[in-house]
Amino acid sequence: MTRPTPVSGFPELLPAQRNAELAVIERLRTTFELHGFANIETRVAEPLDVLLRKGEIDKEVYVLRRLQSDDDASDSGLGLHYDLTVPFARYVLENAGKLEFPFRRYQIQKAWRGERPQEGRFREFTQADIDVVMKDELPFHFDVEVARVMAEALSTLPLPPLSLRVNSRKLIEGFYRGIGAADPATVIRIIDKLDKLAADQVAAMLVTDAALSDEQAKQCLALADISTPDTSFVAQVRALGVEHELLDTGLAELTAVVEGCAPANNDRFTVQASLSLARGLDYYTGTVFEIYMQGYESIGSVGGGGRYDALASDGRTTYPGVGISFGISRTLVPLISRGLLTSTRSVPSAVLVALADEESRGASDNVARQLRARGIPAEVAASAQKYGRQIRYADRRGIPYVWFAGDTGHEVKDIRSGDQVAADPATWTPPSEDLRPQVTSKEQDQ
RNA sequence: GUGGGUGUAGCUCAGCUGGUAGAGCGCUGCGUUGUGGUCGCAGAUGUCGCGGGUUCAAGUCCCGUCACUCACCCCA
Repeated sequence: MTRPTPVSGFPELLPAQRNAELAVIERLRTTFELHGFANIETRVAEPLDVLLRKGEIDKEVYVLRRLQSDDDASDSGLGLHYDLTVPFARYVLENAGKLEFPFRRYQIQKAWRGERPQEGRFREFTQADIDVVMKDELPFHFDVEVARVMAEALSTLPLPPLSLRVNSRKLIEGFYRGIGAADPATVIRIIDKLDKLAADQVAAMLVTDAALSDEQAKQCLALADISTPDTSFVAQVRALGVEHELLDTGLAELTAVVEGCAPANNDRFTVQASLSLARGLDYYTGTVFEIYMQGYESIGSVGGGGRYDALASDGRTTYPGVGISFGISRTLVPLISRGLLTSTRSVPSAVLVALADEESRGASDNVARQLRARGIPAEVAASAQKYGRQIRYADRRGIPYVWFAGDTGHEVKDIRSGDQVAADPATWTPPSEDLRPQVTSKEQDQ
């Protein structure tokens, strides 16, 4: 059989790289759980009518079909989910009677989209979602909470600096109403194109498509120009002299979110009030989020979300929600493929117990057993090759220590420094940073 | 879906107007006789993506096809 080739859009990692991904997932999980978010996993397949709701037909859904199906034209009516929000909404409705509200959950799973792959854009990818969902009415402070939890989680990741950009649809809609725009939704849709089109093109569209005057269009662009890492955006908006009740609400809410995230600001994470942020999806009703990675703006946002006052509805009860999703594959794979993110070893083993000869395998197994009993990952050499070979075996896998159980006693060698010292398998412990593989993150070359 | 680019050793790639397939890294062995890495020496490895055509002769030219990749679109 000829060597298989990769399938475009279905990234696979080598063990050391996968270890880095797992470390990122672990940090996200830890933070989410510290804040009391419960984990769930939803099935990968959903009925097509669930997936295609809201006219999201352009999502390129992968459909399930049995190979041995009698009628080769028929599918199962099931498709793979293309995000975690739609399955979550369905899950909430299905289990509404068994869930406690407000329901705070996180979900880290794969999703599939049949689109043409590109850098940071895959057909199979992992994302991490947190959402809070409530019955009937969801208090605003959950917007702040969700932002703060994600901000804290992102600020711990060993990645290039991430920024959480935040805006409020209430703020911009109130502003547009305040200047007399008849159709704020259209203005939002056009403003959202600012990152792709030049400002004067957007201004022209505002005049032709949203029926604004040149002066009104200029005001909209002035608003979109405001972007601050703190709450100083309030004064800048006020300086534009527009008055509207909804604008006041939006300003207050956005202030609360930015202040709520401020404690998480560090050299790897910043929150940013970005008044150009709109998000094209029309079901967002208040706070909106997008996440960007510094130096990787070309791959677009690496996460996003917001508030939707009707996440789910069974006709009788409406379930509003607010959430953010972080694209793990989108963020990590570009770094990994550039060699900027991996980990210190390809195996968990911290110690390779050398093997003097086959007769002493029992003795070496015994050393490994004692180490493992104390939580130190250890493996025994596969064969009794020359010690040089056994050390090389460890070196190539990044295993930092080789243990020798000789006639004269036990010795352990740190193969990075070459230091070899007498040691007792019942008590010897490596430094904590050597216990597990460590993520190694390099800066991108300029 | 539309348009461009690229397929040669495990990896990164060179190979001119057609003439017996190369480099670096990696790999294997030896020096070093049971303590690796450095260094030195020696060695192995290819259906030149696949199919067809032109030609005395094709990695090279032509046609087709597949895969990968980039951009548009959209988004995590």
